[in-house]
Amino acid sequence: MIDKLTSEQRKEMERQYAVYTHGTSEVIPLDELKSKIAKSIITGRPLKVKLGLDPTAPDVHIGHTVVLNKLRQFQENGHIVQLIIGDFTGKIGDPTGKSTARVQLTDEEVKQNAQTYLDQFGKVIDRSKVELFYNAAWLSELKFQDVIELAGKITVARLIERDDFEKRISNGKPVSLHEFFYPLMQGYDSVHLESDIELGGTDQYFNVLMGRHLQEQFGKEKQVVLTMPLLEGLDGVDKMSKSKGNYIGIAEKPTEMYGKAMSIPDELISKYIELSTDLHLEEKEAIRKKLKEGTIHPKEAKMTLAKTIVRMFHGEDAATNAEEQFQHVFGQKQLPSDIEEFSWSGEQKVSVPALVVALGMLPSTSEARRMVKNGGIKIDQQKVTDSSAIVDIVDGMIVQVGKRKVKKIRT
RNA sequence: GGAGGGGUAGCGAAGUGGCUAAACGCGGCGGACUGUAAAUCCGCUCCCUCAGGGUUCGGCGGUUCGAAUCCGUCCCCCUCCA
Repeated sequence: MIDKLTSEQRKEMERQYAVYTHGTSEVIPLDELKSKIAKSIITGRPLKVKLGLDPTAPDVHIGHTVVLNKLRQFQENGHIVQLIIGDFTGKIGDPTGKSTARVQLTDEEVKQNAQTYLDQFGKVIDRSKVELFYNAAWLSELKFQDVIELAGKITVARLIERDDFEKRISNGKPVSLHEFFYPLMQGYDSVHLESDIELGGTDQYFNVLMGRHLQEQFGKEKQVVLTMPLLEGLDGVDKMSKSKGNYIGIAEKPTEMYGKAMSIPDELISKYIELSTDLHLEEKEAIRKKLKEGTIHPKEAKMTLAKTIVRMFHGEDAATNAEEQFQHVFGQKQLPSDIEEFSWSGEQKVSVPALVVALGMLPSTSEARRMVKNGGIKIDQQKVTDSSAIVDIVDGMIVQVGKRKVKKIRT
């Protein structure tokens, strides 16, 4: 295929190849990626680039953008993105491990989640070059016989190679049989859709390779697999995820985003800049170098990162503003200028715990009492020391809980 | 099918009749110090309007003045054998 290219086309192929491979964790196999690109150039048919999605957690965060950025690069060269909503697994439920009581999603909910994905993805990728699929459409059509046949295409030895299975088995933790089918189902999606390329985080390594294997078994052209590095969450320990709460959501408010970005551990600054920003390569490299040499204060680098992230999703002005707010609040320990207001309609005199709960800043008065005891509640910048203190509600009163939560009362 | 081990708070893990709302560690939260970083130190961490009360130790039932701890039964998990 490649040798049929004109030198012009060859150049174009090399150019795309360089773009796609940059920043990946692994590309399997490299040469097939080249021939896929070549084929597309010759035939004029766009490549089908697949990404599978869990139908449950529709809060898109910057961890997702690592993969999304890569998808966009494909789109920019005219290729098509296949987004697959894994609603089939949602339908059969997953009685595994922690997610014991996994909620069964209704069709309506699945659709809504898919819509949320699209809306939020739209900030990074081009929605007009996306095909959306629900895998229950074909998976629920398979007969038991088909499933057995599918299962015959893989050995148990291969399956238990997967590291999390291996780990659980050697730790004496249960692995249910149906879990073996998840990679099969995901792989079958690739067979059905005849995907050319599948993207995923490195944690998807096994699953995406399964797609390749199954396509071959079914006599189809094998997909090329691209895995992207995983972005650790704000805690710097676990991968960024909604369930861990260690994420920066792309729909969050500018000041939230900025603040969250500032709270990541120093060791992660370079990685965040590399994976989650749209800065130019040279710029990224320059910051990394300075950090390493110690010629830039980590805080400075982090501010650049924070500002960039805000800018990508909210624009230049919002980014500048978020930065100012941040310095104002945390640098000079001032109150932010745009405090959320709450119109008070309760009693004129209330106890501090009751007030804080009524404002929705803490879940229970017991919790609030504890917070007072720990010195975490301020009213009009004065630390509250008595947990049963009664305050007079005044228009414009400022209530603070911890370092981050602030509200202003309006009467 | 047989033998054995086990299910304790978000997680890990003590506790084997009252002194146990349940040690300890991790995580989480608040405070101090800072750069909303790390490290360190202090406090909080089942629920509830405080004193105090309420509900907990896989489920249900029982013994007892009193049970996470004893008995019955059911459910679930693990290991080895077949």
